Amino acid sequence: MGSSWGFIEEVGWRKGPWTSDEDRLLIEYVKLHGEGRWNSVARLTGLRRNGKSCRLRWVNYLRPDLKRGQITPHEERIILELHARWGNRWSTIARSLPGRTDNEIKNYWRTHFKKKIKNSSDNAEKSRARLWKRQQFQQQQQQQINNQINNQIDIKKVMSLPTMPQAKQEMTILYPNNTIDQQDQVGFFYSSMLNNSTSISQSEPSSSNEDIMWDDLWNLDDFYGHFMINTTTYNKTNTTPCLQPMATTPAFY
DNA sequence: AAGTAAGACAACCGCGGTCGC
DNA sequence: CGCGACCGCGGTTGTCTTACT
Repeated sequence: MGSSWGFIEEVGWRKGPWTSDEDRLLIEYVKLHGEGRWNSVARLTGLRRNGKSCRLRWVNYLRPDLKRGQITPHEERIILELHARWGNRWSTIARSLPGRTDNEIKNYWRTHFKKKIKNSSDNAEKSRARLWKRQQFQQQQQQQINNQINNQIDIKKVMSLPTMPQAKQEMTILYPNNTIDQQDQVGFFYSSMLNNSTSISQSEPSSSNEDIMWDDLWNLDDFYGHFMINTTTYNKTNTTPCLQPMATTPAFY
């Protein structure tokens, strides 16, 4: 390991950044022989680069029809739309953007959009965590209540049930792996990007709405949680707690 | 001014498909 | 049909530059 680029030679092949002399040799080769047969470049020009490296250099950097400069907002929108349709099929996307290479588009995507999707993903992940916490809590609570009913527990134990805020802090975050298809999040991302009327490059994925939604559900859940506890009523004649577990699961499950 | 983190981009690598022998 | 050479693709890595502390 530790092979920094530069003048690394492996089995005679040079690696790392191309020099202007190497570029010139490759350009001359293509002028004379055309594109292709990259493995013969070294033999015919004396260039100590393997065919793969030559092809890559030509396709991504030296080709005369390459468009240089920043990706335009229009191109950006095309990339977004085509990525939504094709996924990571960079060469397919590149065919719709004359002068742009798959490598360029791929790099552009990774630096400009990937992190935004990740953020969106992270938010969705957090949402899942919250959902899972809710479910765990309710299951726990339901279990406790059922046990209490079944075992005819005394009221002291009921009164020591944790309140929701405590539960929120104490509960371990456990949630299943990828219960929601990641594509859902990606789709959410695309629509938020494409529907944004302002410049795409400046827009942020509107994950906050999702967050707000889940936070609202959390609050709703708080309500249900407390409702369950607070509906602990007492049979006045009996002094034993009369628990009324929720008959149905809230609709949002 | 120096150190560091993040961004941008060029290049490499592995793998699978195609083609000619 | 099998095999090797070649090619193209997508993922990943390394380096350079810029922004920030």
